[in-house]
Amino acid sequence: MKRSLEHIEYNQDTEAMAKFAKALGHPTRIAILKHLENQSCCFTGDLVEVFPLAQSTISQHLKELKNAGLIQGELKPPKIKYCIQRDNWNKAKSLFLEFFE
Amino acid sequence: MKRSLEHIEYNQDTEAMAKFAKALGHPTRIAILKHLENQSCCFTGDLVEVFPLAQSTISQHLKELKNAGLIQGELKPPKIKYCIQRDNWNKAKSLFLEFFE
DNA sequence: AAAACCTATCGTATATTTGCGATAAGCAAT
DNA sequence: ATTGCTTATCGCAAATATACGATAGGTTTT
Repeated sequence: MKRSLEHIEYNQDTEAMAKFAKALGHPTRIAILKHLENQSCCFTGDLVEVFPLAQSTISQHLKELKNAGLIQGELKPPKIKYCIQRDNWNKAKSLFLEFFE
Repeated sequence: MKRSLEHIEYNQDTEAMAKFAKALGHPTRIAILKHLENQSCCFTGDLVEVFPLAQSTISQHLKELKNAGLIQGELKPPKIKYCIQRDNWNKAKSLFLEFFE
């Protein structure tokens, strides 16, 4: 990408919402989050069984959701338990609510 | 992208929401939509003056929003007036509402 | 210490996205 | 018909995203 202009400055809410939206912009990630909502939490392995995707692919999607702040991982040896990150979840929620009015 | 599996089948709502989210996944497009909400409608040229981006770039973002169904263009020669597509907007709204509960 | 299990990361291939300038396309007015 | 105005599209370049297999890293159990 050519970035002649040193990154446009947007409103902070705009940036935050775009970041959340981007993370939600893939059906697999939506599905993962819906799954997490139902189960409240789950392990990577559970998801690998639910979705016909390679373990590395699932892991990558989880990483993106984590980077966006929508989920968080908790070490439960020998597994890792992923849960919704409620603070950011609520933040995203209110951003979308406000956006759509 | 390698697609060994012939495209995973997701729930229709999941697919729809991911499509909307993807369109919202860029700050410029969020900003354009916010602008449209304020003004109710506007022309491509207006946006070119608001954002420090090339006209072709703006046009491309508008195209994506149109493809996602979030806006619609109406010919007002010699200009084109863009407005929010209310039906799909409301659909997106309810999808996100339901998603976040 | 070794084996087994679970998950993350690396390397690779391909597709998509983002952005620009240049050009084309459509319409109005001259 | 030509000009001018507005917007879309094309062609390019660079960055990101998506998916996989292979491998590494960390824990627990043997």
